Amino acid sequence: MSEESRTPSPRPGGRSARVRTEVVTATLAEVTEKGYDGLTVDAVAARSGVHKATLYRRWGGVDGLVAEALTASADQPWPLPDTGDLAGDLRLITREVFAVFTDPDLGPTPTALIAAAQRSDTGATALRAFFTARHRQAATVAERAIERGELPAGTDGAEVVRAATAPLYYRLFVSGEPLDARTAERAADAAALAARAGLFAPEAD
Amino acid sequence: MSEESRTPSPRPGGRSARVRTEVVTATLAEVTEKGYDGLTVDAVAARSGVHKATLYRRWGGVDGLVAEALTASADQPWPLPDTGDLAGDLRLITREVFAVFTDPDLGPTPTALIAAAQRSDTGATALRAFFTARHRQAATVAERAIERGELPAGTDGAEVVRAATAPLYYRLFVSGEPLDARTAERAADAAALAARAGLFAPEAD
DNA sequence: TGCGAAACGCGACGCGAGTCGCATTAAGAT
DNA sequence: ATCTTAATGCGACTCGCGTCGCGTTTCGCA
Repeated sequence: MSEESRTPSPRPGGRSARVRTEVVTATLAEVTEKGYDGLTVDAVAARSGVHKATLYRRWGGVDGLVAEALTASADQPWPLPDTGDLAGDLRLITREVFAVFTDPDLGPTPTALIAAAQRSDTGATALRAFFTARHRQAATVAERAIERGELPAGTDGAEVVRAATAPLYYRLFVSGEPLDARTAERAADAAALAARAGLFAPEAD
Repeated sequence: MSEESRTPSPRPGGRSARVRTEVVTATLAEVTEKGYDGLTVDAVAARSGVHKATLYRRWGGVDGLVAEALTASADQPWPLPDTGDLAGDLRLITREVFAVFTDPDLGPTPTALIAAAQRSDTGATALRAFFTARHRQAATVAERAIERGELPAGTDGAEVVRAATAPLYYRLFVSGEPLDARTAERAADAAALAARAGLFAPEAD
């Protein structure tokens, strides 16, 4: 949402829009094939047909390209489970995260994007926005649990989702320890348990 | 400890050992001052007095330097709390993590090291060994809780520690969302709750 | 104490990322 | 339809990372 609205510059329509689309597509393809360390501005320029100088002028370098790709990816919807049970929903969410990042076809792209985004301020900002949007979407499962009376009112749904998925991301991107389906389930169950105990409601002081 | 023992190569003692020490010191100093993106082999060479070509020959580049520094840091002991209560111990651990990484003086070094290690296989291996050692040490608080009867026998102590600290690392290095002391406490309490419920014991199927 | 070899110092080179000034295209307004 | 100018295309240039060949030091050993 709001891709064209944030345009204080005099002339953002027309050719520029097409260039942007081409560049985003090329960046995603390159980062998927080569990984982040193999991602070069020259390669994106060659694949997209956009001149190298233009890429540096508009995006400043590899960082900006990744941030642009991340922003474009943030808007895409995410399938949310609805099993009628909080623990069940959280298990499906963690299982989905587990499946995506360990899949040899799907995994490299988001993995490279996340790793790349940590290296620059622009990328970090885009990544943060990306996860904030994801959490906001996924918080729905907690809100439904509140309506069912499964969770206390005032529970921070996004925080519940974070608690469930954090152990997965922690292993994937920080400690580097192996991740299996068993761990994913355990993380979901632990988050559901803590949420039911009211740990993620503000009055639980 | 054990710096000279792991030497299968023909001639690792003497001058090489001194060079290694100088390089590790210089690498840590550089990465603290400039961050990872500002870390160059030339700077380490200039600061350590070791020639650039030697650094490339022995460590292969920036990745190897960071891995060496990480390995050297992994052996250092970590102060463990002992409050007589699992939740209290975990709170102090998460508070310690929170304090270290948000401190403007202490934070940059481990932050840069972790970010750097994610970019190469050698760094990732060293980082994984680092965290495995940390978890092994910190698991003591869970083992003491088992002895007190606070946790079921067979509880995976390292997993309890991971569950407590994961939300912190997740925010710091993945999502980039802000981290505060309140969140640190909540993560510790949630982990303690799940551990008491037996979620981290193998027979809890 | 003297010898062979491994490790290091040294300087020059190749190569690719990133920048700059100018020409060209096309978007938006009249 | 035409004009203004923002946006892009274009190629040459600079600069720093990483490498290579050779001379020198010093470690390990007899």
